[in-house]
Amino acid sequence: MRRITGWLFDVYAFGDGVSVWLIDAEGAAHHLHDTLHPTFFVHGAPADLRRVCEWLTRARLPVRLARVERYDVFARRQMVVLQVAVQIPTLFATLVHRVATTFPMLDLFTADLSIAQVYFFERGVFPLAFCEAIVNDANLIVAMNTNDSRWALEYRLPPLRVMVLQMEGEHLNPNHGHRGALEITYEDRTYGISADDPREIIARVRAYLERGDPDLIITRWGDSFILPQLLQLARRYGLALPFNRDARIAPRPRPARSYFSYGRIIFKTMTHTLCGRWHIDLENASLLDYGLDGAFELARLTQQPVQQTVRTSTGTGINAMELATAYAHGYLIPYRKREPEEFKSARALMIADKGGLTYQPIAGIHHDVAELDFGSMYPTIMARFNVSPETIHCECCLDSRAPELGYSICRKQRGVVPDTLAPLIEKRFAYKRAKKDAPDAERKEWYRRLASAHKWLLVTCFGYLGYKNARFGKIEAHEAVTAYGREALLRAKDIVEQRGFRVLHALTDSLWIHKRKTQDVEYTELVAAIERATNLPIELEGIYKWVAFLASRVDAHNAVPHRYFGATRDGELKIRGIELRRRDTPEFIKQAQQAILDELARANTRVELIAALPRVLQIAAEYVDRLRVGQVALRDLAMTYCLSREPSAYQMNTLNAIVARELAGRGVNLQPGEAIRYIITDNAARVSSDRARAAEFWDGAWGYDVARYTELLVRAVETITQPLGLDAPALRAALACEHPNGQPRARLVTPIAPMAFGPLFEFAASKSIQQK
DNA sequence: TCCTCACGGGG
DNA sequence: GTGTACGTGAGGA
Repeated sequence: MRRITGWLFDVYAFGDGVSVWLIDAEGAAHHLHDTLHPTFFVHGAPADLRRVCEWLTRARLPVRLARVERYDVFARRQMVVLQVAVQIPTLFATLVHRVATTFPMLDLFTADLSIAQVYFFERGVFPLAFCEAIVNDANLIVAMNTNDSRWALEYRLPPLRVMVLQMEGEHLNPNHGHRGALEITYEDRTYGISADDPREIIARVRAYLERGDPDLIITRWGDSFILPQLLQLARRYGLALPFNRDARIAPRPRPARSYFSYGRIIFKTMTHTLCGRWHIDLENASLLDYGLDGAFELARLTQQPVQQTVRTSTGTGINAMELATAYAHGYLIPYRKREPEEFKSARALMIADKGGLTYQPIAGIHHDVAELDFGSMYPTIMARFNVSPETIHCECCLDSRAPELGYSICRKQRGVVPDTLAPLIEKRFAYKRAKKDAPDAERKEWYRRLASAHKWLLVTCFGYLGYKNARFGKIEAHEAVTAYGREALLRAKDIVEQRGFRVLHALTDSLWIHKRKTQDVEYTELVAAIERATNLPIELEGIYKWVAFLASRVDAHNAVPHRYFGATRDGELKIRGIELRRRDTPEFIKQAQQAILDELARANTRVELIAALPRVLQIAAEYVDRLRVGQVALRDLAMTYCLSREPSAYQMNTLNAIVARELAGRGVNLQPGEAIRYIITDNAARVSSDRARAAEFWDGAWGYDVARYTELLVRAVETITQPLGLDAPALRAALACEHPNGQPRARLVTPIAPMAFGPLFEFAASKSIQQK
């Protein structure tokens, strides 16, 4: 018997059990084994259940059968079900599938959890949990204990050996034609790998993998290009390439797929996840603004393996947490609903119409404006008013009803969704507090990342509630939440106005208000009064020195609700909806807009804002100059767009379509949902293929269209200066730019700037934590 | 002027 | 392994 303490690193099914990897405090990886009997349940007519039993027994499948009672959350009663305990984890999914297809008349429960999830649930552990394993001489786990908790605010992470694998040069898509030598970085040194003989390349990658033995391989385009290419070469020459630390398992890629989400097509490339090691492809990971530290927190919380966590949405994370809640209660978990896509009913459309409240702001610049926000409004509503798919339309609580709609909501039994959310809201709040009191900047940043990871979980949980195919989704629950939200905002608006404030703008969970000569204590009283009236927490988000609500570009008399920017008293900028916030704005334009806003953030009064205009023009002029002398790098000029359809399906001859067709013509297989990057080379060119060039096939010789980029810059500057009285024609005059119409030909400039590397990844904060 | 196309919010 | 619907702006036809 041995005792091993360390962080739970990886879990997967293998042989007749599961493989479990721990990493200890010295950084050593331990490969252990455990048994697991994942269990699913079957419900149906007694005769059908007997047939399943006979079928399973006759086929001599490795299962233990029992008749048990379990609680069905949706039916809200105990049910007699057949329990099928699968003795060999690798057979679990296959068996479930065979039962489901052979006996379509039966209902399956708790049947589509991953083996890793079941293992975590059964052993009371989670990814990166610090635990203790007692193992026998065959490395079989006899007992597993942990004092670590998913709800622990402070925790240590294992010392990870990291290797970086990428192609030299700009991080352009190799699948779209970018080529560069392979680079491997570990222990602070970078090795270029170029050889004429592919066998030589494989041998060197293999040597580095064996020598470095990394826990974590970070790549760019590793999922879709580097790993598949290397593995294919290795296969062709019959060489072993130990990406998997578990040498018994050959790398098994999962194919690319497209799906419809958020009103558009999303494309996911193929993935290469590893066994006994992690692979994170930065080009195929959603680390948003929380980085690896946030991803580790999400893996711990949602009990999904790290490699899955970074490759899936936070919506999946919330779903996983809801499953964990249901599992812990011993509830039957409904098998994945797979209803085919259907057209929205008229009713569903009406509901959508009544989401959050949206006001039309008073356009222009306002001074001394307070913003009040209901923090995490929708999740808090779900938690506080017990809104969950199985608590809505409750028959035992007819006197407890959601506003407007009158749906009854159970008061006696806590719903799965509120039960999942309550501790999550609590933990996020704790991290926000910790961030405020952090002893140093590094620590503050670590808390910020963790709070941010939580934010994304909470934001998506509401959408999931309205998602037809979600296990814990129901449209009426979704409606009830927005109804509570509207009621709260309206009450808040009344209270604010009663106290003599003018509401300048209101949006779902926020109010922008103003009153002459307000004392700060009035805000404190206001917040308290609103909280009393709504039973929801509201905060003074900040007091703006000035804030601009933008007029519509189509109709200058109308303000639009989602485009505004402003500076608070502590000099912080809040920016929504404008170019700076958009994915498809070139980096160069974003930088210019940011620089101008930073300048304006220093102004405190109307007079100071106007006085800042010459400096704003100066900044704009500098950016125009940089464009003219060709000092802007490819990375800053690239236009990035997601394609919504096949290249040939475009009706309009937009730059997107032109570049998509260019790439397709070069043999690139572009999928709807995939992103393309390009440089505008000559926007006015008669031959459309000359107008823009895919970034992967652009070099200095092509130059870029100065006039076009200048025009984009002028528009972005106008967004900021228009409320101050400087519109595009005035800007063009001031900056000596020609008007885009009536312009003969764009002047082309060849850039001279070298293209440097940006930082690869951020890992500093978690490193420092583990050293403490 | 209409249509096509892509994007954001949330904290 | 997948949150929805709508409003906004840019630009081609």
